[in-house]
Amino acid sequence: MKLVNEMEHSEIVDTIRERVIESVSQNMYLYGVSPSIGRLYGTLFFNGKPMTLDDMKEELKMSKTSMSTSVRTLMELNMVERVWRKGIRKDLYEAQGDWYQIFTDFFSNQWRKVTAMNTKAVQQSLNELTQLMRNPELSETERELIQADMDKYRYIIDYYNWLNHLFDFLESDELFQIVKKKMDQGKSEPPADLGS
Amino acid sequence: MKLVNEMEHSEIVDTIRERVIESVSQNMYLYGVSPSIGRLYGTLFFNGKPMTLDDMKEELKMSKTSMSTSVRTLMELNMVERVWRKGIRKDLYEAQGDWYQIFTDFFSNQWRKVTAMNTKAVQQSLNELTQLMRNPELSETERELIQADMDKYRYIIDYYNWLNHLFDFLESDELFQIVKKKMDQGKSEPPADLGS
DNA sequence: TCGTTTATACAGTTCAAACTGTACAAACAG
DNA sequence: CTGTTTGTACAGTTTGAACTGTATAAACGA
Repeated sequence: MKLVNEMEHSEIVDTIRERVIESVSQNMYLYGVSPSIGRLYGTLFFNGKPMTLDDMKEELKMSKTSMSTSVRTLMELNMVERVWRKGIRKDLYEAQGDWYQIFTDFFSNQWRKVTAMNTKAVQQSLNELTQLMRNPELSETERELIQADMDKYRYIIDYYNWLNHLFDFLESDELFQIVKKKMDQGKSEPPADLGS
Repeated sequence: MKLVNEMEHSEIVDTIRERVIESVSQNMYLYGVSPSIGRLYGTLFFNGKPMTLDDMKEELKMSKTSMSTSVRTLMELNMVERVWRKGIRKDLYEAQGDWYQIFTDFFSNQWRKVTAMNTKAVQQSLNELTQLMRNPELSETERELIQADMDKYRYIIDYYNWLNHLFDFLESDELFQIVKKKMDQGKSEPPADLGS
């Protein structure tokens, strides 16, 4: 009496799939999203076909409002796209399946926003200190104190500048290829042509 | 009557500094830490000298317990180090000042943990489906369904593998140098030797 | 040994994020 | 135009994270 026969095959596949979805979603907090939103992305990713808000609500047993807001969040992160199918009035959503693209977009959207804002604030502060340094009444110890801060501000600006160039590199597809090449080099086999 | 004279110079410097700390801390949520913890890091970074829990408590007007737990969080992220000074009984903490290192460590610590756990879960699922595919009773449509999931699992494993190689690259210092070089190329001036 | 100082464990409180149900607005069918 | 369907704004509730004060453990000095 094999247990496997007592359960529908599709049920087994579903159980396995849910474990993966859970795993993916639990760790999607690195993208700054809640586990529920992660689970929604996983569901969309494995469903293959686009889903309506009602499909999601049904699948995850959650409110339609939650589905609406969650899917918006995912769209802002470029992880989900709205698609159109003729004859269907409801909005349809589909998972963006290219995880390399998602990774890249994340840095472009979130990190660049941060570096831009911070650079601006630090640059502003640097200007103000430069202005202050023109004051001839400053004692030598005061000058040194201000200089220490200015050095730090310059360091921060350099750092954010470096980050932005890293993101350029990441987006350029060049980095993708270099890492791919390094993966192949890591293998012990010579790069024999084994067909696509 | 110049306003600048009505305020101590050090006060002005402090005000400017606080703006920068606020800016840095507000955006440190990308590392998954709360604004308060970010502010603590910023305070330590600009203070230069190591601080005790009581110093921090005084500076940020928060409870000593918060300082204790926050500083632990920062240490786990390799953003703060405990240091020793002879003659001082209290624990001293100092900001890790190398932001490139912090960036790199973040991926090593957080992202690698995630990729390792997920890869394991997905590999397990892949094995189970492989096992299931041996069942001769499966219909053709069932096989196709399972195959679709298996393809996705393989894709995920490839992706995490690629990420890990990217992190290797990042840690190797090689990527750091390449991006540095690209920054210089971006400048319009030829690479004339302008001294250190 | 005892008294003192410092860091943290723990329980309680506060506050913000996540989620739900309802009520409304926009789009469409007739 | 009226009735229907779909998505979202909003208010209320629940849950968990952040923070505090107190109590305790660990380290040290005498």
